[in-house]
Amino acid sequence: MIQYILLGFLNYQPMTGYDLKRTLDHSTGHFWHAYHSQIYTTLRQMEKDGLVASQFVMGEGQPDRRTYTITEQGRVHLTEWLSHPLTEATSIKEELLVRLFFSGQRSNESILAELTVQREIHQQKISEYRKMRVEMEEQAKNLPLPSLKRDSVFWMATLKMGTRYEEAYLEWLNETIQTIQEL
Amino acid sequence: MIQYILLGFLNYQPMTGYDLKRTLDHSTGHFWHAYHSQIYTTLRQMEKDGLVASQFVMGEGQPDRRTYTITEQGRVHLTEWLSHPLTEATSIKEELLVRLFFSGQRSNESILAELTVQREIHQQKISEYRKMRVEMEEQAKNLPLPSLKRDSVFWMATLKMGTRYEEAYLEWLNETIQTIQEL
DNA sequence: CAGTCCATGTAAGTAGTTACATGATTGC
DNA sequence: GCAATCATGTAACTACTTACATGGACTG
Repeated sequence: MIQYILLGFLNYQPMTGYDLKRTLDHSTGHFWHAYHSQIYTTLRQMEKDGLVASQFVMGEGQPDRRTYTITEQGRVHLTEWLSHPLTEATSIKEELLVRLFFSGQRSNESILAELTVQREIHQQKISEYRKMRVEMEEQAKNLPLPSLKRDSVFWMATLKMGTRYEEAYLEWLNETIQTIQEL
Repeated sequence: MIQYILLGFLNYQPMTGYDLKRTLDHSTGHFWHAYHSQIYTTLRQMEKDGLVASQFVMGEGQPDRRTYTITEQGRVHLTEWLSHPLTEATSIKEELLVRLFFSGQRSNESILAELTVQREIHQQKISEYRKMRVEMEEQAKNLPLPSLKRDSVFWMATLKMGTRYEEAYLEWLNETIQTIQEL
């Protein structure tokens, strides 16, 4: 999957592994995450496969940079992938739910403490996403390329899903905390 | 993670790999999934580590079965894990959002077709979970062991999160479908 | 002068997926 | 006779995480 994300971003403009890592953190962080080690190794592999090409620039004063550019083959690969629709639901892996499921022997205090910490974390995420949304709406008004206007609709849509998810999570946490307090 | 799930179930009663696979599919399917290959190999590893013990029974007529039992060390391991609360949010990996994020060059029809299929899938999940909920409430009334009454509260809570998630997803899909139709 | 940011990589390990492999019983 | 269910395993691969490793520039 990370391969398609990297291709997707390189399809907008050439970037280094470092740039890609930052971009990922700031724009797809709410639905996909990757460590820099995976990004660098995947880029190397993609270059071998002819999906991207790199050029190394020795920095004078600044650090050296290896800039990756998408190839024609890379564009085809990305377009091909996008043209085959997903026909399944992505499966969820939620550690907190695993823990809660098997919490029968734990004390209410222990569980409530954990859920309360989680509530803070998810509250934090909601306000992050709200901030991101405002920034994105601001950016959408004065885009460098008007061709990105359509793209920004989809970026916004994914952010909305992130927000909805966090809101649902928070509501559930509140409900569950209350249920346990009443036990 | 799968290791703790297996321990969690074996903490209720001895089971075979096959039983565990089915139990997982039916009760934790909405927040964790595993293939039988992973379950069998993990059980073997756990036996080496002394967390479970197995006994092999040649089936006469029926297939052979290897039944796993949790050890005292296994119980300690599980309890230990549960006692250290999660202090981070589990990161999300949603393939559909990746696809949508990079869909700027796709046609509206193509995207709408994909989202419509997803809507059906998630609608399906919601009705599955509603059915599971009714069954679970039924079971909770006449539990074999009254000691499981407390556990069933937590099982129900995880199912509620599953339902909330699917409902949020569905609402978002409807909103997004509408947005794209208006483009 | 300590911490953060910029910048790139490798190595080793864990987790998860897909494919291969087998074989009996039960129900339609 | 064919499909589904019961039942257990291995092999190969892909994906992801954690740790190790380096070093200059800028900021307070």
